[in-house]
Amino acid sequence: MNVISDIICDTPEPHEDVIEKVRETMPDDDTLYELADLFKMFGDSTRMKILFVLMESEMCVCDIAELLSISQSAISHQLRVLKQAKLISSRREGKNIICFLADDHVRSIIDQGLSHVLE
Amino acid sequence: MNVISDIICDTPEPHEDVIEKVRETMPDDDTLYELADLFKMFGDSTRMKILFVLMESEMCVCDIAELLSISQSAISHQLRVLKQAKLISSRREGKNIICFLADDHVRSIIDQGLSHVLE
DNA sequence: CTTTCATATGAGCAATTATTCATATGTTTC
DNA sequence: GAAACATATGAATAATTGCTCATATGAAAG
Repeated sequence: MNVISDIICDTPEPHEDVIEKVRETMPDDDTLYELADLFKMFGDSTRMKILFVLMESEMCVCDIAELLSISQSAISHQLRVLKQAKLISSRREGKNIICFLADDHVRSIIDQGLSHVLE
Repeated sequence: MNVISDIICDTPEPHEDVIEKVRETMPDDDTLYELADLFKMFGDSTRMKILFVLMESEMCVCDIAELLSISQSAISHQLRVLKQAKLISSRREGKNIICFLADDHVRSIIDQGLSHVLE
């Protein structure tokens, strides 16, 4: 006996209960979009590199750019995106803007991803 | 005393040690791209919905499409992407193709993301 | 207050991507 | 084998996105 549901196709038996269960446990649409938007932040290698750097140490913008060999402008644009997502934050220190992780979930999310990729 | 490094900008003191530490702990480029590609899978709401459904129960393609009110073609295209990423797998059962999660990391990654979004 | 340094920002462009539409493939049923 | 059904796929399109280049902002140093 399988657990396949029958909504529109001719599977042996209908399983409205499974459908109902799925419908109930699905987060609402807003949450789903928020969730996808969050993961979008990790879905670009430049942002991923920035986050890896900041996982080790807070750092000013130009040092991040230099360390990663990516243009200052590109870094700045991505930092803005990451700030909007509230994953990083910054403070001024003299002429420099120091960036740092604003959320501990960043570490655990990346770690989960890493353990998938590295196995 | 701060931990800010000095690569190209005029911060009080050079911190080559921090730079070195970051350079050492950064995964190689291939891993970084793989990691970003993995998270890209979670960065689209359609794929996120599909994964949520499959976290509850395996299900055939047309039921997923019906349940999510997304066209069969769109679902099929995204299923292909998810299969290529080895996040889901499928088997034939009569006329239907049954899809199911192929990786337990999916759950833990999404859970980490959810706990960020829901707080 | 002018210059310099660090960062931000906007426009423009190229690349990527998610969807739709039409159609192909493959399985079952009659 | 023909018809019906479930799924896959390719081309075309629209939207999103990440980068570059030029320039603006804003703090600091002289």
